[in-house]
Amino acid sequence: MLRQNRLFEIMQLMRDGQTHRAEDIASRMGVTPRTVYRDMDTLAASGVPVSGARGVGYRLADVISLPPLTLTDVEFEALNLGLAIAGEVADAALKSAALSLAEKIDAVLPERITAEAEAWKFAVYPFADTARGIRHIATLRAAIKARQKLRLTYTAQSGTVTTRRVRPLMMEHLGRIWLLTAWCELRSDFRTFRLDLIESAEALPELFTDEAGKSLAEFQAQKP
Amino acid sequence: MLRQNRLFEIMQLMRDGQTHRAEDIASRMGVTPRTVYRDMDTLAASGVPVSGARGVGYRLADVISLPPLTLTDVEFEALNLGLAIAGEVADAALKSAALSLAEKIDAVLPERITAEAEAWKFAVYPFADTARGIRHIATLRAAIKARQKLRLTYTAQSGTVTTRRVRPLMMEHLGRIWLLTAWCELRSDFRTFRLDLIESAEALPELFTDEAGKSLAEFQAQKP
DNA sequence: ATACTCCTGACATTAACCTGTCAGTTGTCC
DNA sequence: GGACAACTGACAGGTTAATGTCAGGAGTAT
Repeated sequence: MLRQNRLFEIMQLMRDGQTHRAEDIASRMGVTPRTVYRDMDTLAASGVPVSGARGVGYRLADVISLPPLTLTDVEFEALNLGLAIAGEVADAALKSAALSLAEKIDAVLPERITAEAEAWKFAVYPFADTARGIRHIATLRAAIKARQKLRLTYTAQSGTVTTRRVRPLMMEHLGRIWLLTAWCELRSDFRTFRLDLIESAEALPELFTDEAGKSLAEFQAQKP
Repeated sequence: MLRQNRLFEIMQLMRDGQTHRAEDIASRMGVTPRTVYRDMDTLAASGVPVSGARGVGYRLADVISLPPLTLTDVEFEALNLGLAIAGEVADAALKSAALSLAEKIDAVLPERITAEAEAWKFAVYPFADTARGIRHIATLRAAIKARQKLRLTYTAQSGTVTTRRVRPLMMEHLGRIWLLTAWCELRSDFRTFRLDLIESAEALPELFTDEAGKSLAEFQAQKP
């Protein structure tokens, strides 16, 4: 077994977030624990957040590995711009992730390129206070991810204000308008809400699972 | 010399955009041309845009190399979010760069992770049509980069509309307001313009170089 | 057509990397 | 304190990767 392959397989094995003993990994990979210790050193040296506690075992934070990438100047600019924007407008978790990733990239680049990236930290786009629809994004994002029901206060274009309990399924854009697709319990049907017309979005304690007639797959199957 | 180091040095050597013969690179690196051919194969296989023409030599498009990176899930999310936003709001060059970089990343990731990244293409933030100050960003960005003078039509908060010829130096944000710092020829001094109050921004054919009293470094030196 | 330079395959040799073994140390958990 | 398991260094031997050499071919520019 090639070492590179083994390092990758060790990472896949440990993605479950559980603790793994070097002994068990070793027998799985057909090597000795000493080799596993070396592999862990190598993974850690290359930035993989793997940690080992004596008497306990090894644990790996959730990670995604990107192999070497080659970017054109303008791709690099897009990358820095995108991270700067995310660092400005996203919820707290995404903000700090964008910052930490930017730092990670800075750390691996030569000085000259880092200086160029630095310039973009002062030239990002004005979004946070002028984009009417974004104030609920963090809540919506979290609810979609967690499959958590929401209570929405929604102002239809006629001016009617309603309150809805929904299963949030997906966010998307249509041209320049941004939409939340959800299963709406008031209407017992799929509904698509414009984010700029949502007055409030409150996460409820109830979670949902896919249910006949109410899932995203079914919504998408009925589209023309 | 370690091969990895040599590959990196070959890329640095070729960053000048000139054509290089394998023979010259070889003697510089202390190897044979056959090894340089192999190195070029390896660089190309890893995505470096290097091309060789028989009878001519090798040439390299401008690139920035990122070594292997390890990202947490949420960093990966921030990356995809940032690229999706940049792909939505930036000028044509940055848009296509964001897209091509996203594709590059997709290409190197296992299927499962790619599917997660795909979901974000439908869940990005609404900025383009609601952010008052951004419509000139592309022009401003290009002018700063190219050191090109601009003609601005500016509405002061009093309502007075003026036309200015400026040397654009820097964009930045102050709290939630976005600003362009420039040397203004109407006032013969540095001025800072709010982007949301710029009516129009037109690039002029004149370029500028740093001139005593008018450069960004001097503006920053006079700040308290 | 000629000069030039990239291009590729094959093989023997060289260089670099990796592994298992062994011994000893250290920290966590109960 | 004892069981457990990570941790580290050193060395001999094994494995993999890389290189130079040689031969032959192909495309560009003049």
